[in-house]
Amino acid sequence: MRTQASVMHLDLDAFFAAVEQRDKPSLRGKPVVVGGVGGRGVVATASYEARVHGVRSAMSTREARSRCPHAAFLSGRFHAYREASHAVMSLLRSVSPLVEPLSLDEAFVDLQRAGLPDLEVATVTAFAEELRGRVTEVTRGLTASVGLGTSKFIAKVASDLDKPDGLVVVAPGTEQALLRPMSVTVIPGVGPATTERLRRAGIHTVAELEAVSLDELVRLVGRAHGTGLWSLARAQDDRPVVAEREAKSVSVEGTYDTDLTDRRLMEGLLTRQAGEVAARLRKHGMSGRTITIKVRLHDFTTLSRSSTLVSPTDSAATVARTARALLADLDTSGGVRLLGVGVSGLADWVQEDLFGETEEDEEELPAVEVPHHSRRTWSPGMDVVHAEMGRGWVWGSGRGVVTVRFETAETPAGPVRSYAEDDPALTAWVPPPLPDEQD
DNA sequence: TCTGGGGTCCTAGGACCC
DNA sequence: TCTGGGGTCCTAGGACCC
Repeated sequence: MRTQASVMHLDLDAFFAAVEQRDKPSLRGKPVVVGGVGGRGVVATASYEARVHGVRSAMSTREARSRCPHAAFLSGRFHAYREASHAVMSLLRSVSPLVEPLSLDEAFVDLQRAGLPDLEVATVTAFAEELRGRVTEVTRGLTASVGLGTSKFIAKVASDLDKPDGLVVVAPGTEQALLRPMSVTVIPGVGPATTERLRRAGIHTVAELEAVSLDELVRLVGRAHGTGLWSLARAQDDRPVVAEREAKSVSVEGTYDTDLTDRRLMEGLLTRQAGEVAARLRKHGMSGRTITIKVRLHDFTTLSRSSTLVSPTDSAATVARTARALLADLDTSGGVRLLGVGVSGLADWVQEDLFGETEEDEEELPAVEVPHHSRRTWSPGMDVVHAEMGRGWVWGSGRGVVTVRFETAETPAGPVRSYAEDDPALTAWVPPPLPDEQD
């Protein structure tokens, strides 16, 4: 355990909403809600003006609208958030090499590596106060709440104590006195399910948790969680600040405003998502062996199915084909509200394709040359179309020709037909935009 | 028409191997 | 014709975080 308050936690206040208010002066001082604006959207961030009306993160947008009808409801501009986040993280990294981002708006900073003359409370307090000012400068007006303590846990608790735009330093030695009267929910990892289990055992506060034996805690919540809780209840936390963490999975999912029932549509959407996952893998030079689909049914029950390949892939066609095969085993007759595709078991290399079956091969299906009429662009693996044989998806495009593969449950590798891209027999089915495309 | 999206970690059971 | 244990990998589900 550290004996000095050398761990800092920094949290940008109402981050998404604050960026919107910064960039659009007419929103300043007004309630702003950023999140999903569709029928099944939820609130990502509410400005403090909206919180006054009871709007909270993770609340359905529908409920937020009824609580605060006059708020501005925005779907979010993630490039602007990323830019502001990058400015803050760069600033933090200029101050200490040990910066651990938790999300776009939060990070831990290890002040043991910040080159301060000492780590006394007065010194780190003055340092953090100055840093908060610089965060506001580099973000052109955003504010941050900062906590300092002898561990990650204490620093995080501290940053929550004086929001927004606050600074709290928990003096070494005072941690347990601070925590004991607090609810067990201040402990990271204690969510609704654990809170309920503890409540049934008569445990509500950290002091009450501290009185429970390790064996009893393990019995209540399991081995890993129990031992973690036992330590945190005593303010024992020696988790280091870790700068670089390797990604372990990449995924894309979407919730649709109305439940899906058409399997061909679901396959088209999975294919499109697989394309996005593969593109992100390639962008980072990664590939993965395990492909997982996620399906949320109309009644919110959530299923997953996964399949592990013999070697890692970053191929859109391979991910898509595997995802569609996994969907085939599921009964979706009641309707599907969410579909997702993920790849895990990541490696930073790609297996040479030993069998010569590459994505390029699949995309270079025979196509008929016709005069070019550039009406729109068709994306292989992304666009779902209707044509005379029913619904299919675009397998290849170029030179004014669109190749469509018609697959059915009975014939997974169904017939392929080529059309001029402005052929009236061909009509696009355009899936709803994904959140990040709504910028 | 309650309940997002992108992640991490843990658990438990079965297969398989030594 | 009885009975192992440990380790690793894989799958499915769940809790949690921001």
